[in-house]
Amino acid sequence: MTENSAGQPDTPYSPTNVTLDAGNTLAQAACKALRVDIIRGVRSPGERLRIEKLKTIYNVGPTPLREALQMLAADQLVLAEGNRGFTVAPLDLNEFEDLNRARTAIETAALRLSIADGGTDWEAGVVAASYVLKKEDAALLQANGGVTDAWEQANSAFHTAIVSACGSRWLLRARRGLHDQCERYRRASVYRKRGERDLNAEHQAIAEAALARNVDLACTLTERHFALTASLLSDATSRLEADRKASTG
Amino acid sequence: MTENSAGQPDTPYSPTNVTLDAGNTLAQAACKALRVDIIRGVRSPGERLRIEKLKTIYNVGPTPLREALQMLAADQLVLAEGNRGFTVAPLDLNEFEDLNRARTAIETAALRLSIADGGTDWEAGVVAASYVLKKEDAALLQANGGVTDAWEQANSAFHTAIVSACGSRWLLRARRGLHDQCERYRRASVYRKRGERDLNAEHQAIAEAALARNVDLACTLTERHFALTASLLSDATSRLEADRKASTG
DNA sequence: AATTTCATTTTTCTCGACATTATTTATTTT
DNA sequence: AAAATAAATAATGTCGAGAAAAATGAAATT
Repeated sequence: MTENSAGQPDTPYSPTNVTLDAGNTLAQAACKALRVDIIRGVRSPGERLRIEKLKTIYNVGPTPLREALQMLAADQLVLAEGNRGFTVAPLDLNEFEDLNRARTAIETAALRLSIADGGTDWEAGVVAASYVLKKEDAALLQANGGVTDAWEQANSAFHTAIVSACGSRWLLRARRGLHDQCERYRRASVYRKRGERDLNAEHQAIAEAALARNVDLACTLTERHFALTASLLSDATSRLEADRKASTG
Repeated sequence: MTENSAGQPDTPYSPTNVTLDAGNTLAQAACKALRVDIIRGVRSPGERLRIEKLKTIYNVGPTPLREALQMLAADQLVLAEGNRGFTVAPLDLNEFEDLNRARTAIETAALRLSIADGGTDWEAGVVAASYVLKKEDAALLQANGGVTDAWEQANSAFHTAIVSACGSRWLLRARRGLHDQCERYRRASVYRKRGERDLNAEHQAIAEAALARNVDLACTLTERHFALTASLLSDATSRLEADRKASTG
């Protein structure tokens, strides 16, 4: 298997296989599988998504595939330029600044509402997710650089739990879209200076502030938390850009 | 032409015709046309969107139509239930509370950022949009109930101008999606107690607070502005529900 | 040598017909 | 009347042909 400049395998995962659960179509199933693959980097940023190729990979006909790609294009995970086919939305670190600003704004807005409205069940959810994440944060210190699947899930679950009581599914939806995008950047990058960061401490502090109903502190900590991630990602700029150019073919 | 219980024509507009400008496909063009029609109520909430019917209305084949509908489903303007076809997303006033909460949160978040970052060009944009809206607000007082096309455009342009300097296209995108949804509710409803409301005063106050860089005031006024609209929409609950049931067929 | 023009090739998109599958409606049976 | 079965209807998926657009490459021009 080929490797990139950081010594990480190019495709750590194999394509998600398309399975249609009851009550939805092949197009929706293909969309789901492709979404996961794009977020996890199985389909790498900038990659051309030719129908003929995808047909053989996912065992789905052209019609549901095109529909799936159009849905993903609506979510900005895929780029659909007229008459030029589909490509995985490229990662652009200028764009990321913009993206991170949006996600921070929405996350803190949801956080405010959630802390104001959250009941005991919310508190319990936060405590539980915090507990799971604590272990994954510790495990991440042992890992050699890359973000793992289990950590991503625990991290995502933790932040979701904290904002879950905001009382607006629409807000949570908007938030999810931005988080999916951010996850792509996280997974594509490698934490070079991870030693300088104590993720566990950050997460625990956020959880504590939220449970103490200290709105302003929780928001401030979250903002810093996201900003810190962003600055570490920026460190990986050159590598990302270099890899992109290298894989143009 | 048939009329609903408020004496408004059921379909005040005719279907937008699908025209493909350079650089995009029929599917995208159909999506754009359908989006406009759904937002304006040309295709009414809950309406079944059968491919065969749409083919004759929009003069587009089944393939691009399905793709367009899937895109709109991703934006929650269309409901795609597996193997049961497509329907225009219904209007639900419980849902609207949720929706309005999300839009208020995102709007005020963008507002904060915009007021902090906005330069002279931003100020000029706000002043200009405010001027245009002033006239439309006045014209609305003469109109008998329903929100007009021109007012919607001016209103949308005004609120967009105010948040335009927030520095995040992703945030503006999330915001637009929610505004499109809200516009559907506004247009579907009729302002019954419009006499009790001075829209122009509200808008001018928001503009003034923003230009004076009074962040908290601008946000508070915007929140009230949205909440007031929401409460007036709630008044129209019974009519909306009744019309929906009447048109089931 | 660089650029433009034109024709060729390739890719993408759209259409329509048909097969398959799921859902709804009608009928029969218990 | 309720449940089970069968027919009708509608939605989805597959395929292949053809149209339209973009990319490619060769020849002509500057």
